[in-house]
Amino acid sequence: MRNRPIPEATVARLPIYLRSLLDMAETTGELTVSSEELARRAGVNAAKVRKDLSYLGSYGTRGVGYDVEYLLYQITRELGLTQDWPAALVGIGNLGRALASYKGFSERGFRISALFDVSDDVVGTETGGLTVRHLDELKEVVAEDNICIGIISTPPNSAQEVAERFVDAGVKSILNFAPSVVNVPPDVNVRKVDLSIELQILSFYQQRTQAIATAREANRRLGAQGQG
Amino acid sequence: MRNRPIPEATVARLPIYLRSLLDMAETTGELTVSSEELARRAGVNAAKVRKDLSYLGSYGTRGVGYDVEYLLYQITRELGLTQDWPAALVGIGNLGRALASYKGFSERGFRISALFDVSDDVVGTETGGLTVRHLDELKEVVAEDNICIGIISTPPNSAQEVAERFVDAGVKSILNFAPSVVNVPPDVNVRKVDLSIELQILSFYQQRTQAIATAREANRRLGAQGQG
DNA sequence: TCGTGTTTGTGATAACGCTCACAAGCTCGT
DNA sequence: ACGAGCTTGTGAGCGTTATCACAAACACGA
Ligand SMILES: NC(=O)c1ccc[n+]([C@@H]2O[C@H](COP(=O)([O-])OP(=O)(O)OC[C@H]3O[C@@H](n4cnc5c(N)ncnc54)[C@H](O)[C@@H]3O)[C@@H](O)[C@H]2O)c1
Ligand SMILES: NC(=O)c1ccc[n+]([C@@H]2O[C@H](COP(=O)([O-])OP(=O)(O)OC[C@H]3O[C@@H](n4cnc5c(N)ncnc54)[C@H](O)[C@@H]3O)[C@@H](O)[C@H]2O)c1
Repeated sequence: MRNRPIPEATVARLPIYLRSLLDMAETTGELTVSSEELARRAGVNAAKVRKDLSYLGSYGTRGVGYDVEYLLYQITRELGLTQDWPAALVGIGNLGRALASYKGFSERGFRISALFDVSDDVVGTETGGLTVRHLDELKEVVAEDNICIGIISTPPNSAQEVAERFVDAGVKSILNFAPSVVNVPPDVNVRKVDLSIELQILSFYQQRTQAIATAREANRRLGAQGQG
Repeated sequence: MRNRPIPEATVARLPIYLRSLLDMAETTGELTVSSEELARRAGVNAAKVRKDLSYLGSYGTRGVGYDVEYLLYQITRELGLTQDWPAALVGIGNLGRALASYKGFSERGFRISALFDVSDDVVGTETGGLTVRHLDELKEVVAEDNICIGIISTPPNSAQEVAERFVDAGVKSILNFAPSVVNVPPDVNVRKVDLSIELQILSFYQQRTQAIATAREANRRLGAQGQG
């Protein structure tokens, strides 16, 4: 079990456990946590928590639970967050500025170390303590600052181009905020954050339950009519 | 097949097809599209496209493909996007302001129709053509404007409270940008957008490939040593 | 030392999702 | 009318993920 590769679904939950544990460590004085409690805080099933954690190793104690600090360290290590990952942000518009000045990243092991844009209105301005550079400097700066992560917050029609620049510069991990599909070589990992898609998924389920409610209402009326 | 419930995984991809089709309709003059072509644009497998679309009905023509306009309409309808969904945004900070002034939502069937905050510094100010109101007015405004979707962009420690206000006001769909788990009744649908989690997942895979590279390097050196 | 109560770690199994492969069905040219 | 060439729609098989259920392991008090 120990040396099996960690399932993707588990990897996606480790950050949630990490956050729940950090929260616990700060607010409660508890030194240990049961899978039950961690599951409650993370909003998942307790068996899932145990199975997920078992992929990292047998870090729990039966009858007791998991040592909070030790588990924190293990998850941090597994996620590769013992070091700081320098990231570059391209596209310093409304969203880009919010990201650039966001303090939450550094608490979680990330540091936005360079900003890029192409517009003369933006290049040279300062945001979140960094001066915006021209996209043409990307490759150079990536090499200098050892940047590992690229973040795209340009309009969608520029996303593919920016992604290719990142790939060319040797960046292997890309987070894309633009609502467009970007194609990259198989050794590059792209994840997307798409607000509109999330809203559309909500819309689907919302509409579905409303449709059911409407149908039920219609039924009720028909029933009343039939009886009246 | 037709009346089976649509799998979650399919629902999550419908918005991507929708976008790809809109893009096609605008840029190319093609009236039809094959599953192959749509798959390429959406960045998925062609068989997956066909199976996904088959849940909506048999809207394709064998030997030809799918009628772009008709498919656009069907997906739009299925996602409930034939109507505009009014949304309320709570927490008008850096991220909230970017969201409030984002033009992309209205193109996709959403309209942010009210902004809320609790800070005196923010309440009463204007962003994206809307005046920020106090959170205490939430329930009233939700009823008046028939608001269906709640968006949370407050700090994480306020997210649960805001979610409960939304639930109390009758909102059944919530999008949460705060990095915290919110608990709601089972008839309420919460989705989260969490940038740090996405970065942490990237970190995991990045670190993994770097670790492999390092191990290979170490091996190479040991081999050289053994031979030298 | 032993029994009781608790909690982990993990096989087993069910549910879900992805991909393949191909028959069914369409268009079009002859 | 018919065959060639495409493309859809979907059953079947397989891999992944979720959940259950329980033996193994620990703490603690008598
Ligand atoms: N603002 C939001 O709340 C929001 C919400 C959801 C999605 N998005 C998406 O995020 C992206 C950015 O949104 P925004 O509101 O910040 O847009 P914006 O127009 O305010 O900013 C875009 C920035 O990208 C720069 N840019 C354009 N082409 C570029 C290129 N090739 N290389 C480098 N920089 C380039 C522009 O100069 C501009 O500064 C968009 O794709 C948008 O759809 C934004
Ligand atoms: N800014 C980013 O780029 C970014 C990135 C990732 C995640 N986030 C998350 O998004 C959320 C908002 O981030 P931000 O940078 O805009 O923060 P911010 O501090 O700039 O803004 C938060 C706003 O919420 C308001 N607020 C606080 N408590 C409230 C309450 N109970 N009800 C209503 N409003 C309340 C504050 O008055 C403030 O205006 C945070 O949870 C943050 O972690 C932000």
